[in-house]
Amino acid sequence: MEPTRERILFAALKLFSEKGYLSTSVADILKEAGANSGSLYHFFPTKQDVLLAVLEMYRDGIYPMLLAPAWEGVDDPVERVFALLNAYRGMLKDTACLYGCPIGSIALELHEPDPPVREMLSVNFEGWVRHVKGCLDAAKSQFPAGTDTHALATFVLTTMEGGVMQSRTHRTLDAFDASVAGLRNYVNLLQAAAGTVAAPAERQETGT
Amino acid sequence: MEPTRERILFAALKLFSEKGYLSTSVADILKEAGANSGSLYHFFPTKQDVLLAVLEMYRDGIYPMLLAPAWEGVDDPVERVFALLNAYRGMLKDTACLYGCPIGSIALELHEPDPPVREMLSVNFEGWVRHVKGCLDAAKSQFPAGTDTHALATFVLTTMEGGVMQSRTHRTLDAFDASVAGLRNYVNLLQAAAGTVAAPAERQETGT
DNA sequence: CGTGCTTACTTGAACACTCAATCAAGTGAG
DNA sequence: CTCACTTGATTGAGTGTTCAAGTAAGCACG
Repeated sequence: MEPTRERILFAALKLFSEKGYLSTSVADILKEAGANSGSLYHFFPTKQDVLLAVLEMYRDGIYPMLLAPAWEGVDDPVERVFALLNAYRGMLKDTACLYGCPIGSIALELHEPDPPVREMLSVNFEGWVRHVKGCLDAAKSQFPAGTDTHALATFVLTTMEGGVMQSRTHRTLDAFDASVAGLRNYVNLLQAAAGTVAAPAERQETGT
Repeated sequence: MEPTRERILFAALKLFSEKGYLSTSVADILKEAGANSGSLYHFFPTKQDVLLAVLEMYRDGIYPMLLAPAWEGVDDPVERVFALLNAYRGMLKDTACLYGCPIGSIALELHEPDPPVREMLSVNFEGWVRHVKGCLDAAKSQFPAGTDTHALATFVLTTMEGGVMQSRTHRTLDAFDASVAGLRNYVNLLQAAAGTVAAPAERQETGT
């Protein structure tokens, strides 16, 4: 049996992604972990600190737990981006569109400006974007010169999160698939434009 | 002084979008509305029914409260799409990236399959997409023949929701702007391809 | 006009319950 | 003897919801 601290952490990891942070009570975590409240509060000052520790696990686990399996046997950097998106599709599919991206769920669940938690969510998003940007940079020659790969990687995360949100709401993969198809088509057009045109419109000011 | 039922509804509308549904207690609503619990439960059987009524307000208010002001003085259908996105940008900016799209927040907040609520969220998303699709259909000649405008409208919503999520998390408009810039560039490329190519890749199967 | 009755709504205390968090007492290895 | 860790009952604030009692407007009947 694993040590108590880890049992609590994995229990929280599971429950937070299944029921969200607010809807998961400390008692739920204790039951799932087979621990007592005193033990939890021995390791973590508050429930929020459990969440922070879970978010650290996500931050550290993004490569070994998510990217490595998704990228197995996929070498082309652009295909890796879509393999990653496909991994999320698999999660949606396997859970009947119930669970998508836990980070995104928690991000929209917290409305109070909760500095440390928001910071960890930010770090998680940044890590995800950085890895995708890595793929895009590896394929930079396929895109028009001057393409902002960080902005494009951000757009990839946007596509994933926005698609997951709608698919979870409609309980259908349609919205997710339509979003990824849109992104794919965009990438195709960028690649097609790579040789012919100089650079696409960069960051565009959209308003006052 | 407005009738009690409306005061409760507007109070809930405000608090749900500020603090979310779960974090708003019935007592909060009553205080904000200046009403007593008995009055609330006279009009609404449960707290969830208050949420349903609020979501109906959103569904009915999308044109008069959101689209009409955003589209004032904007005639070009494609520009209307980006004017709508710009309206969300304004909301983010005015609230220091605290509040974005209330529907999206509530959608990710509720993890239990809560059929009536999820249905209303679905309806809200569908209404939004339908209006955007209306714009895209009006500009259909600018896009490659056979373009799936519903899928593209879904992708627009994806861009908005995904961008809002990240901007709220990072407390910066950067991610939202990068996402909208990506979408804009995609639309530009579609328009450029309209005359030359037949049709872009349609809905693309991404899974197993 | 006035009296009795119905109905719509308000009042706010009370209810049963859950919540995160605490703490005194205990365990067992080094 | 120490100290990291466990136990689980307990705390008290907060939760959604209920309810008996009360208010006031409207209507019918004489």
